[in-house]
Amino acid sequence: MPISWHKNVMSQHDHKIHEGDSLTKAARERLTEEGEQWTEMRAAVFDALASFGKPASAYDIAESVSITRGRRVAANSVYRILDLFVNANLARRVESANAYVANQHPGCLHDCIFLICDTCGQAVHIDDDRLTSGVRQAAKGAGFSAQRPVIEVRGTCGECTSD
Amino acid sequence: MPISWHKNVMSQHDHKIHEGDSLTKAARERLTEEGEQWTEMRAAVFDALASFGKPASAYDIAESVSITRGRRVAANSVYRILDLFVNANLARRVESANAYVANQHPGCLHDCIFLICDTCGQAVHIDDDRLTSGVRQAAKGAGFSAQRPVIEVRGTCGECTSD
DNA sequence: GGTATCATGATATATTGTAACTTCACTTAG
DNA sequence: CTAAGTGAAGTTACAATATATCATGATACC
Repeated sequence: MPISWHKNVMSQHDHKIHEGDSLTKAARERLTEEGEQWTEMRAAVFDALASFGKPASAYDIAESVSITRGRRVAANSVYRILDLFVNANLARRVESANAYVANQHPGCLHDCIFLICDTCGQAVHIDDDRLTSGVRQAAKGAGFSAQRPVIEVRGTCGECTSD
Repeated sequence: MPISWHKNVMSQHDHKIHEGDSLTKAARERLTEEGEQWTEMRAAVFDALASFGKPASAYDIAESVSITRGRRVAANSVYRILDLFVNANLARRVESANAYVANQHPGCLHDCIFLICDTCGQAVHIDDDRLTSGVRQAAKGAGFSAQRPVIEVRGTCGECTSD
């Protein structure tokens, strides 16, 4: 069961980063804790999402799942499941890309920061509680009660810069 | 000519905040500096955007302009103009709302932070160079060259909270 | 005035997202 | 065991957002 450890920028805490089966297992546990079922369909969607490697649109997922399951799956169903995942913290929506990524540590709740490469489409997820809490505070200072900070940086990743 | 002054959070510099005719004038100047024309159509789109009062979709603008100009304006024309505006820093795109807002100080280039109320749809724009540069630095630390930070906070504004 | 260039119009189509209702599988009370 | 209830997924339809292409009109510049 592959588990690696990831020390975040501020070292405020460490995370289990799950991969492959371990991630799927963590996701299933998380979802069932919420009182939701872990159906074959949901497993397939999560699998497609987790193995996609970069932010995937609902339609990307629908296509992928259609293939692996051998029959047509409507985008509509995928949306329902993705919404469920986002609410249960199994997945995140990348607003600036109209796409979704699997959350690699479904157990812990975070404001997160995405770096999205406009060249290769890859997204990396970083945690920096100092920054995110700064944003929340700034919002509060403006009389705003922050529910969901969206922090995404469009740019070019190291790989694509060096090419 | 109504001009007010806005001291930002970090007091790193002040902005002219333009309104009404003054804003339109500033926008026109900015666009012509870029070597672009200030046409009636563009003026009408800018006007609609600036007077909308909250983030407006391209289709909202198209409808509004259709009315004021007395004839059907297609969304695609509006998209073209909005793209132009965004590139020239006359407008900003609110990613998490698929919508646009007029930039109240077209003269100066900023990473900006939007607070979007999920209840009333209002968006307020704050500048906090400490935060935005923090985000850029974090991206840089991950080998990323940041082109365009997107920082948006979904939540509830003071008005809607007190109701 | 003629022509090159840019702005807009018109039309079509792609992509993303919701809604309403139906069907299916499973559970549980009777 | 059967019928009613429940939640998941399917089906269909459509709304909202976004882009592409080619035609037409306006403007600028010679």
